[in-house]
Amino acid sequence: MNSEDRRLDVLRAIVEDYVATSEPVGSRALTERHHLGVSPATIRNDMAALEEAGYIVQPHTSAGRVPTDMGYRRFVDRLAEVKPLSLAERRAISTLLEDAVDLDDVIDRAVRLLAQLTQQVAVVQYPSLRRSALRHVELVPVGARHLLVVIITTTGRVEQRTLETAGDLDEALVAQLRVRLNVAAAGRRLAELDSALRALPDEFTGPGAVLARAVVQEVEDTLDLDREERVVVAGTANLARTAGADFTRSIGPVLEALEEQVVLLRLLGEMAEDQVAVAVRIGRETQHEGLVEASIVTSPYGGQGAGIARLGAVGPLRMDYPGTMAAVRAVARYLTRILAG
Amino acid sequence: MNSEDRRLDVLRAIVEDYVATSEPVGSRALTERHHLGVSPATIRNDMAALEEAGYIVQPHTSAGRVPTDMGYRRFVDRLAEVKPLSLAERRAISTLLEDAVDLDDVIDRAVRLLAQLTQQVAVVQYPSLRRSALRHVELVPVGARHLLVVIITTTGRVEQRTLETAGDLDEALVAQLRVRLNVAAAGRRLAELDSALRALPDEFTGPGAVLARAVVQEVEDTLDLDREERVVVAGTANLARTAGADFTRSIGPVLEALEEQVVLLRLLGEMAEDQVAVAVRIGRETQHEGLVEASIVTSPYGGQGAGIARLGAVGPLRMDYPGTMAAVRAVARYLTRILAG
DNA sequence: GTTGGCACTCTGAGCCTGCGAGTGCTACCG
DNA sequence: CGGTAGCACTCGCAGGCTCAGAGTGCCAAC
Repeated sequence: MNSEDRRLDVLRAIVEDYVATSEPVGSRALTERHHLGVSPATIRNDMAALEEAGYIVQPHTSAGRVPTDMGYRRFVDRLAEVKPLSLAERRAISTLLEDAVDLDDVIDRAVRLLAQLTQQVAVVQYPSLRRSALRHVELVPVGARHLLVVIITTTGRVEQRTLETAGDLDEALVAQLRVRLNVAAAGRRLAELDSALRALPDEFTGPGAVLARAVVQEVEDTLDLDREERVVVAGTANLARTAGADFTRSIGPVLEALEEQVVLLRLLGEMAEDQVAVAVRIGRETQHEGLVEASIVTSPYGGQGAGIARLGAVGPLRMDYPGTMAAVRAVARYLTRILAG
Repeated sequence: MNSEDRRLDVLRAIVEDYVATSEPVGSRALTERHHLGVSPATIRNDMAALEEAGYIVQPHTSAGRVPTDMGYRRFVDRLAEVKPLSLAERRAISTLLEDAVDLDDVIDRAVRLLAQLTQQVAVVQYPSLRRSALRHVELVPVGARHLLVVIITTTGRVEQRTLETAGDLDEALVAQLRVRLNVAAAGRRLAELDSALRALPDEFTGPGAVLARAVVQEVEDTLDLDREERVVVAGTANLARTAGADFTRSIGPVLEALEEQVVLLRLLGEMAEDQVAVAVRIGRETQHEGLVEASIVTSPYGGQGAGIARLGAVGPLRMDYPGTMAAVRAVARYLTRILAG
């Protein structure tokens, strides 16, 4: 066996043992738990080399080694393949998700399920509007001077806004506007909406034009890319379980990050650019202060007409990466299938 | 001064000091920090009596006293009045909430605000549908065999469900059904809907009756009291701050309870029966395993046409009750005002 | 390149001890 | 009879100390 290969095997063994026991792992323990075919002394030499290369560190002089962020990264990159879930697990995912009654319910079930499977914090982003198309816009007068604008997308998502009008509403005008709006906008991707709607107000005159402009503005505002996206979170209690061991300070910063939609959305957005099926960010790679002691594993889901978004799991650096990656991938696949059906 | 009164003053002082320092408070410290007008020896006698009565305990023989659940309860019940917030705080609440664009936004802002003000976990229940009225039902054909049912209430809340139809949809029939449905249902309280809608399908014949029955069923299902309610949570990171001191085991059970809508809804429902402006549940009074080391302070908000619901704050037993109660009450009032306007 | 041996380092558990906070009791005072 | 002062007593906790055990690095030998 190539000695370079063995070193990576040693790294793999260290990561696995450390993940399992959460204690620094020494050379003797390694030879006992894995059959590497060499003696502890040899392992020690390899460990010295791995430490030199920055993959592992010792917390103090006479302790075993612990993987660094870089070590985990190497470990993850070197995983040949993600092991599949058991048949029973896959079946459970499938039936659970199929029983959902609407989009909200699907997402809710998916996020809980993922938290359960990974024993970590699960996050699921709502299907993005950016790639989905508009199905219908509904205008509902509310009292004399308020207009409720309801926007329905091909993903079954519904957004609403209330609009205060300058003058009293004319029912006939509203009806006309509704028709024109739907003719102009229905079936359009949201990204194209801007140009499709721009000319619309010009078709009306006087108060009609004012109203039309206001409604168009409102539709665009509602679909504004910043506001369109939402992430739901579940399983935060899983963080508390290993709190002392895995988070030196407190889980506070992690909880804060998870509550900030903006942070999660940025992170998910960045991970979308990785162009791999299951993306992983480890420790500082998250580029977020509160998440330096955490890792996140995500996968895209959806696609086709259903819009595209990501879901994933957040946990400690010392995470079961293969298992988490498998679960994330599996839930993403089933969710994609459900949304397409 | 009556000696019974003094004992309660002593209790109050113990609670205040313990909340401030999180350390058991002794007789000497009490006389120094509060001007009770008596010597430590007298305090000791009072403490012995308070301990006898079950209001306080000592963690171990030679330590100060700590309030029991019962002690906190007595303390809270005896608070003559809730101190108001500062003008600046009230103004901040007011302007923050007024800038909200829709119901979701109002609730979102309110829950974050409350978490911020109390430095605890804030919970806000969506305005209940039970007392609100139906404003409009919209039917939107989606493809040939799916019908999207959108239900809009007077509180501005929007619920939706997708319905799969037996045969292909007839646009004219849908339009007719929409009109009839709105005539029959609009303005009705949700509790009365059942009787208002029951006769509706009989007005139609053949496939129309089938469709009408399905739609009515769907409307009723959607508004089914179990599904109608939702609670949003913010500020969980505040739990982590004092984790070690205030939660002997871990904050895990608390986080679990907060993620379970069912638990929160039951608790809020029970607290609604207390018939007081600001209700408090302390430790075991929550009747929930995971919350034995937590307290919750809630207040109703809304009312009139806006539906009625509760909001509140969850924190450790060792909580600033007066401050939390003031903040909860203030946010409830402003929220009520915003929703009515 | 691998291995066995060995001296060395360092942490963490366990034990001890003295300090200080806080109590309860008793005798005394107004 | 309630309040006070003094005092002996209890007990947790911080700090210091030791010791065993785990783990390392290095060196000489294979």
